Order: sequence, then structure tokens, then C-alpha cells
Amino acid sequence: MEAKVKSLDKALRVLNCFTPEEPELGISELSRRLDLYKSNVHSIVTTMEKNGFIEKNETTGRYRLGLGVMRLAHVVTSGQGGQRIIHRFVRELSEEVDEIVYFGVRWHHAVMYLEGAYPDRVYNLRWGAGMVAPLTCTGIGKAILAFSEDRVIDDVLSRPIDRFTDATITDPGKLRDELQTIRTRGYSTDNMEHEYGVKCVGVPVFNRNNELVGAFSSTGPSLRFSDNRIPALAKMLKEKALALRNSL
Amino acid sequence: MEAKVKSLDKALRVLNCFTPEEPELGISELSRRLDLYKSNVHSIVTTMEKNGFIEKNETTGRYRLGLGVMRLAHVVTSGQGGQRIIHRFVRELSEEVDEIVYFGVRWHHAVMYLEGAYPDRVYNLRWGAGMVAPLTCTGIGKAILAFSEDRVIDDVLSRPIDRFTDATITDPGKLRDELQTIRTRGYSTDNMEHEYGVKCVGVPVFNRNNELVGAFSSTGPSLRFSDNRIPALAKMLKEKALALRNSL
DNA sequence: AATAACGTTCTGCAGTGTTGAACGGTGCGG
DNA sequence: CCGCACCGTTCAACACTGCAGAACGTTATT
Repeated sequence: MEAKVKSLDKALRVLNCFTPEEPELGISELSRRLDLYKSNVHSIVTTMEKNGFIEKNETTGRYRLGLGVMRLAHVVTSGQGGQRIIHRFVRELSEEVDEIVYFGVRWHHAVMYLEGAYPDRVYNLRWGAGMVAPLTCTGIGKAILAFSEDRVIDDVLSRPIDRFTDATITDPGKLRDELQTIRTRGYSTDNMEHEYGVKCVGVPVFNRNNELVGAFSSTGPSLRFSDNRIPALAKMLKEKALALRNSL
Repeated sequence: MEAKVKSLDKALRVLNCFTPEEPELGISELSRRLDLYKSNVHSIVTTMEKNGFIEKNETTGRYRLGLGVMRLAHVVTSGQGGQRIIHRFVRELSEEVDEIVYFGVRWHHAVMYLEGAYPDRVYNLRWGAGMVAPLTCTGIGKAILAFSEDRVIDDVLSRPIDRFTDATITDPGKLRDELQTIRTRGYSTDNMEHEYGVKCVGVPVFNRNNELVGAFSSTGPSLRFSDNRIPALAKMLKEKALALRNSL
């Protein structure tokens, strides 16, 4: 697909430069990264600023995303009718398993987390709707990928697979086998493949037409996610996914 | 302020057409609303779609905001360092008062809710970060407005004040008195001024430099928010605001 | 003091966003 | 069952505007 309005395309690429790791960028930095002239980026940024999508940090002189983005995000979350139901299910599930629970969907070649809940004892959780993670090395991602259409799986496996820990499965063949295991078993696991010391369990969520809509996952320290507890967790997640299916 | 890049400005105005009430719009509808040609809007929308900020609903043929917006929202929320602390405070506060609690900031002439927490018994809550409400008739809004700079107050009071219920204060003079009461008393109330049957209490949140950063509010059915309970609620909110001040 | 990098401003030209009409498809009412 | 109205979509030619590139004043670093 080709961009119809090229100046707009550039502007949207500017927005996409901002990440949780680099939430604040300067004009020159953006111009280097996107291979655009400084004056060009400056025009774009000031126009965004006028509309509330970018804010200027007056002390550093650099720019960050503005609250206008949050208003749009609220439109997205409130617009999805099932969102509130899913929120409730995630919260209930978190209390039942007494661990962090997420709901996420596939977004291009990644998982996007849309809902999350966690017990009170989890104190310093870095989480928020819109968070993005790989499909290939997270419990939630693998649960989604395993039940996605073949062309999606082929597409994801044909690209280089990022390594995060030495447990990350980076071989496409092995990952394909893993996905088969997940399909037959009905749930996925993440044995510290994304982050050291963190394990996950994931199950797919379908709607009444048996279409994949997303996945639940539960995650926590490897100490609590012992091999013999995981099937029990998976069972609880699966039951909730089934209940949600009937409520969607 | 004038838009440097006019085509971008149009595109951003397209995005701002989407609201929680109308999350899905057609090309013709947008073109009428913004007084632009259909083909023009179409070019803009397809370019947005390519970048993930707009999605097409294939069944209706209309368009809605895309998940790319959520990714940006996560950058905003994770970027604000204090956000996680505030989240924790709101959650604690919600347990202490056993009611819905919000944290919000001023955004132009409105409040934007950034954090919210609520007890389990609250079932069907319509809430999400990025939600926007008036400054003039909500507990959280009036708590912010009362402690804002004079030019902000004058600006808000000089505009027509929307009416939502027959308790809404729409007279600028009366509202100015109300703000003075809030300042001396240290907390604001919303006595069904925004929604029938719903009451609120709000308190401002300052940082160590005594600059206003936002406000807490607690809200719920008027039955539970009796006149003699409100001071107690306000006291709890104020204590939390003071604690937050020292943690920011 | 000198350098380098920053954000910002300006102008003329080339490239592109916009116009306006026409297309096929869909759904409604006569 | 037909015709109308509206939808989203496409296209070509032109007028306009977005952008390259240099120059500006500031700030931070050496």
C-alpha cells in the first residue's frame, strides 16, 4: 500500500518515533531518524502541537506526545463494546488465580495488551493499555499466534525472531513445533523466554463463531509458576475464556 | 496560532471528529462535518489507515480509530514518571473510601481523567483513561479550576457554561463564588450537577513547589454521598493528596 | 573564547495535495 | 421491480503549498 498524502505519512511516522523507551525527542533527532529536513520536521511538530498531539517540554526544548492522544485512546476503548465485559473478566480472573492477568489481541506482528489486572501485593507493575510485545516469546503472544491463520504464522516465522533471553526460541522450525504443542494442549507457556525470572501461561479467546479474538495470560515470578502449578492455572484461564466466549 | 502544514492540520481535525458517542464515521459524514471534499477526506483516511491510526469496519464500510492510537497512549502513560505512583495512590484511596476514585488533570477547558479505581461492587462503570468532562460541573473539575491561575478561571467563566441537569451552575458569578468557597474549604462537591443521582467530592493535588498538578475525586450514587459523609470523604482525599505531594 | 549543536525562521521553486466530476455498488422507497 | 439517492472510491489537471537549504539567535560544551 502506498501513502496517498505524503506529508501526512511523514507526520504519522514522526508520531511513531515516540516509544516508551524514548518518550521525548528533539527536532534534530527526529530529522536524522526519519531522514527529513529539520525545517520539515519542525513544521510537522508545531502543527501537531497546535492540535494537542504533541507537547513541548519547555525545560529541555524537546517534544513528547500530548494528551490529545489520550482522548483518542478513550474513544478506542469505550467504542469497543466488549471492552467493559473483558475488563470485568480480567479482573475476576486475576482474583481467582491471584496473579497478574492480561487480555491482548494481535496487532500486525505483535501482541497489544488491552486489559490488565493484578493482585494488591504486586506493587511496581509496569503496565498500561496499548503496551506491545512480541508474538513469539510471550505466553499471550504464542497463545494468539498458535491459533491464528496459517498465513499469519508463516509471515511471522519468515521474519527474523528477536532474542531476549537464552530461553527464547529463535528457530522457526522449533517455534512451529511449539505452536503445534500449544494447539493440542490448548494453552501456551513462556518459560522465561522474554524476561529472566518471569513465566507466563496463555490461552486463546474465541467468539461464538469460533473466530480468534485475543488471549488471556497470567504472568509472574518463576518461583510461583512451578511446572505443576501451570496446568491448574491454564485450566482456570481456559474456563474463563469459555465463559467470555458466551458473553461476547 | 496557525497551522504550518495545512494538509496535516486537516488530517488531525479528522481524527478529532471521532468521539466516544460517535466512534465510527463515514467518508461523506466527515467531509460534511469538516467542509472538505470527499476525495480529500478519503486520501487522508487511507493514509491514516496505512499507519494503523484508523481502521475500516468492513461490514459497515465506515471508519473508526485504530490500535495505533493505543500504542501512542501507552507511550504517554508510561512516559509520565509519576503515573505509576499516582495509580497506586488512586487504588489505595479507592479501597480506603470504598468508592470510585479518579485522578485527573486540566486539559484546555476540560478535565481529563488519567487514573481510576473502584471497589468490586461497582459493576458497570463506564471509565477509561483519556475520558474528558467539563471543568464547571464535576467535583474533579471544580477542584482543579478553583486552584488554577486567574487567567484560566476568567477564560472558562467567559465562555457559555453547558447545562447538564437543573442543578448545574451556569451563572458565571455564582460559579465564581462557588470556586471561592472551594478554595477556603479545601474541597469541591458536585451535587448532581453533571448527572442525576451522582455526587462527587474533589480535592486538588499539588507538587512540592505548590504547583497544581491535578485533582482526586470520589464519586458515587447520591444515596451513599450524604451531606454528613462528604466532609469525611474530603478529609481522606486531602490526606492522600498531601501524601502524594511528598512522593512526586 | 570558540566551537558545535540545538530549535527556529525565511523564501522560491518543484512537487503534490486538492478540486470536481465520474464510477460502480448498495439500500431505500415508490 | 425499478429508480433514486447516497455511499465509498478513482482519476487527471491545476493551483497551491509543503519543503529544501541557508541563515538566525541560544545554549551547552570544550
